[in-house]
Amino acid sequence: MTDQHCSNCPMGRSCLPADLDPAELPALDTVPTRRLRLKKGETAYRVGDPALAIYAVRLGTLKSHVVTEDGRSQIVGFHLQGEILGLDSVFAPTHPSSATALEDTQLCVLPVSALQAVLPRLPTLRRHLVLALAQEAQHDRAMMTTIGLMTAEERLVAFLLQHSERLAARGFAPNEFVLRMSREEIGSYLGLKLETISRLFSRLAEAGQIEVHHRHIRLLRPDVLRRIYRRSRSVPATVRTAHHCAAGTEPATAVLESLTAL
Amino acid sequence: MTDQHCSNCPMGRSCLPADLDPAELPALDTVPTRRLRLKKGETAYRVGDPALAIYAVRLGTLKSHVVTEDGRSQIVGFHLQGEILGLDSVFAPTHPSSATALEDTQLCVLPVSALQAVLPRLPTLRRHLVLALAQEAQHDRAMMTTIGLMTAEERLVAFLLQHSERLAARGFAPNEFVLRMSREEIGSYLGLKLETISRLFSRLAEAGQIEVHHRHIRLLRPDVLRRIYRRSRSVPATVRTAHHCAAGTEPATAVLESLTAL
DNA sequence: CGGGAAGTTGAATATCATCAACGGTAGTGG
DNA sequence: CCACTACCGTTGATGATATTCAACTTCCCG
Repeated sequence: MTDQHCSNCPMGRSCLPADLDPAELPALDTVPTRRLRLKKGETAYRVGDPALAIYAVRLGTLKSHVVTEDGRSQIVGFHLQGEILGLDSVFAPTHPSSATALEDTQLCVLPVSALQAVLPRLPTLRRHLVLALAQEAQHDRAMMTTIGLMTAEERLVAFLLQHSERLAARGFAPNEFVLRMSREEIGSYLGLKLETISRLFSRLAEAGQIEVHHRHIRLLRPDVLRRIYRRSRSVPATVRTAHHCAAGTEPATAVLESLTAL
Repeated sequence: MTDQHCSNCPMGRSCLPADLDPAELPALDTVPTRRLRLKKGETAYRVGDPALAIYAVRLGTLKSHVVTEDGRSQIVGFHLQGEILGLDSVFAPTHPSSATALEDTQLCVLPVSALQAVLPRLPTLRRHLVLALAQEAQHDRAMMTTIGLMTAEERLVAFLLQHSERLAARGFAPNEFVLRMSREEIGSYLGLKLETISRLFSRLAEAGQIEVHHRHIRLLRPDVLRRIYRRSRSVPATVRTAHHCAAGTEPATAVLESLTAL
């Protein structure tokens, strides 16, 4: 829980500053970025906690999840290195979901009060956050149709491809990776049971489309997988990932601009 | 398609101005609100259309829906009188869904260009729109867990209660109403087939919890229904409806404020 | 090295989808 | 205004997909 600054952060540009105008770095450093270290299974916040900060994932992976009154639970999102956490509280006074580390994880805490003070001087940071918000909204919409419209196999394929793309955007190999989450967690995310996920992995492997060793996945026929995915998905991706959207490019959209305009 | 103004609109305060500071009405009237009349089945916009305007439902009901490449389709939202339409394009240059009238419908067109010009002088309108956006994001998140976590019966109960609440917020009877959508459309919205909806209506009626005559629904045991709903839902409602949130009340949230602040 | 969690696989089951037939309603045009 | 028709809705029988229950294996973590 040490106080540090983004410009001397060893993660360098893989995190928040990735999108920023270098000229704004000094201003970014005026935000006191408290570090939060979580061991596997620990939470950054829980449902109902007052939403006082948002978080940047410095290292590690987390899940956002909700629980019903009678104990059913669902994972509503996974958060990888460099992503923003806690934005689902933008429109609410308290966090609508809990955030739990899937492995040992380090977060940078961005207190809302500090953001409020500094965002006017950091247009590219604001842009980055708004983009992240856009992605989250789009993700929820996409998941809604993924769960509502797709078969179990299609859902798992969609999950693998999305995961692959997110890793690729961070510079990792797209066709070979180690999952940070259990079968149960994947199932919870996709509205399926862990046994179903296990069977589907076996089935896809037997069909020669993937290779599975525990949590180590290799996509052998990404083209075939992508065809399955494309047939069944509804909303073509429109919002670019933050990493693809360099500072100063086209405005998110006119509607958004008019809402956030002075 | 006549040009008119909000202050002499016969809908009066049931529509956009409901939340507004009366002092801002004259400024609101500088927005040219073109009228759009749709017959049942006609669309206000389709997937991929450039997002040039948002819409207020003056009269009638619409559905937002998406389609997959291989023809499956899902309804992602219904829009009642007084609600805002087209906000799902906030973060995208084109509409990610189509909007189709379920009955003869009248919309007020709010061109983005006009909004951009007038929003700085209409803080309560901007607030209204941002709240509408918040509700939509919350709705998508809730639907995601509704479809992922709930049984068919729970989903239908959730739908009926939500519908009831939305009608009540508009001053209609909460426990007796006429659905504007078919069984198939309800099913599409809930990730179920029309036969399943039909059977569930019959089953709930036989259990004495509702009364069904075609599309006329009466909730006989709203308390029982609400218990089913509460047990199975994950995210407690936090964002108030626009109608409940009078102008000048507490800020939406600190996070939001910091993002939209100058 | 031991114990517990995670994963796999099989068999039985449940839930919802599909296929099919039929009745009713509302909307259309004569 | 009535009759016709197309769509909507209901219900039953059958079937597919994913769940549940259960036994067993493997892998980590301590």
